[in-house]
Amino acid sequence: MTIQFLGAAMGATGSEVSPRVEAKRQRRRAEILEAAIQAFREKGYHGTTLEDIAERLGVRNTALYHYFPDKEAILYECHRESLGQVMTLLDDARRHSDSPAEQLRYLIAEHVRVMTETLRGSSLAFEVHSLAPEHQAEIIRERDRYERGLRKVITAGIDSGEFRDVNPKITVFAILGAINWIARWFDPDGTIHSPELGAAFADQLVGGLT
Amino acid sequence: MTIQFLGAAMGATGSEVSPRVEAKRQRRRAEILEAAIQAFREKGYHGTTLEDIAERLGVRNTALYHYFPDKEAILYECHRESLGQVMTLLDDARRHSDSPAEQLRYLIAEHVRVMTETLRGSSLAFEVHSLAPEHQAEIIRERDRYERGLRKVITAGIDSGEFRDVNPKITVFAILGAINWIARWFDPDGTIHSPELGAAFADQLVGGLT
DNA sequence: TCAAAAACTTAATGACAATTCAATTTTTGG
DNA sequence: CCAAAAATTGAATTGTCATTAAGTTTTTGA
Repeated sequence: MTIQFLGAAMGATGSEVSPRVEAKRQRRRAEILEAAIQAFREKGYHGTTLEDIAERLGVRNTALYHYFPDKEAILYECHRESLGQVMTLLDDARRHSDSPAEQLRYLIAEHVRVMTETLRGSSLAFEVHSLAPEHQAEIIRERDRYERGLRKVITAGIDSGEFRDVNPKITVFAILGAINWIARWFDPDGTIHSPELGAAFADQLVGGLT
Repeated sequence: MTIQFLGAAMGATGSEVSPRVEAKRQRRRAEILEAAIQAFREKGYHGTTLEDIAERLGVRNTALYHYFPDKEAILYECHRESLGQVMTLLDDARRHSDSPAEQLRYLIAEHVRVMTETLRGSSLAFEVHSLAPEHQAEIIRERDRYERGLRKVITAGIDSGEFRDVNPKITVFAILGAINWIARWFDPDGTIHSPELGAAFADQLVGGLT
């Protein structure tokens, strides 16, 4: 009766279950994560009950234990999901242009898109301290990697003369603050939409560096 | 035995207790709020126990009930405190300069100062949904008033030609996001300090509007 | 079609944390 | 110094979840 949470291992050994079944399981896991992200976004991690998440899916809270060992594991996966999404942007940005200013504009606009279109990015705005110590360390390490990537773009821009001599650390905090805050006010049914928002943020936040 | 929470009413009838005693009580209330703000900032509202708050003050959690009727009341007062602090900035800014750009720079720098020097401002970054419905409505109404005040400065700047034709709503969200995010990363013992941070934010966020 | 696997359910369990209550200690002001 | 008020405490209460256990229903694939 022990459930193995193959999905969590990502590199699933997969020899035990048919790919069809495994794929279905993964889809369901994704649905749970999406419901969880929405709930966490609205009420915070501690303020959200498993009931809240299950309700959005039309099941009982205990059903979730078939997919995740506990509540913290759900939060952990939300963070991994978000980090995975934005982390790829760093490489994309390098391919997108050679100009640091253009790279930064791209990164901001795409990060905003990830935050709004798929709510996938919003976990970055969640409280990290709710994670178990080991998970917390891992997520913080990854998040730092992302922040370092952004700072590198800023530094490159300063070196190339595209940006004035700003403090990269502070600059990145301002950018991430503006973006992460989106999770607090954005309404998918509202009048503001991703492309407009991304462009506006890029204009303001990058424009202020020249 | 019923405790009256005179402090909460602010317009205390005060005829029952000596001013000396009342003043002491207010000081203690302030201490509790400060401890609570720090705890909430680190663990979030639901993630913080009354024990956490009491511990910082060297008392038992039940002692807090002498000053606040319940946990939610503490959060409520934190929000009121923060809003009170930043709300006065709107008037200060008008007195400070006639130029919208200068007003906005002032507002950003001062808001940053309030966030970092006294942690008083950080409650604005707390989750509003944890408040009781009536309190939530009041706080949101006040917060909206602050946001409107900021938008008015942006609009004035556009009209005066100091700013380009940006979307005031988005612009204010970016500014408040950057500032509120400070609560998540700022370390009072770190290398970044208020004046530098305030100036850097003002440069980047206002500079991007011209 | 049918047995095994998977998905989900209902009914406990147990912990924790907010709150209440009934003292006890400390402070205040005459 | 002393009685009343204020501050605090320890013990008891309670409700809310997360989690576990033990079925039941649904899906899968041969």
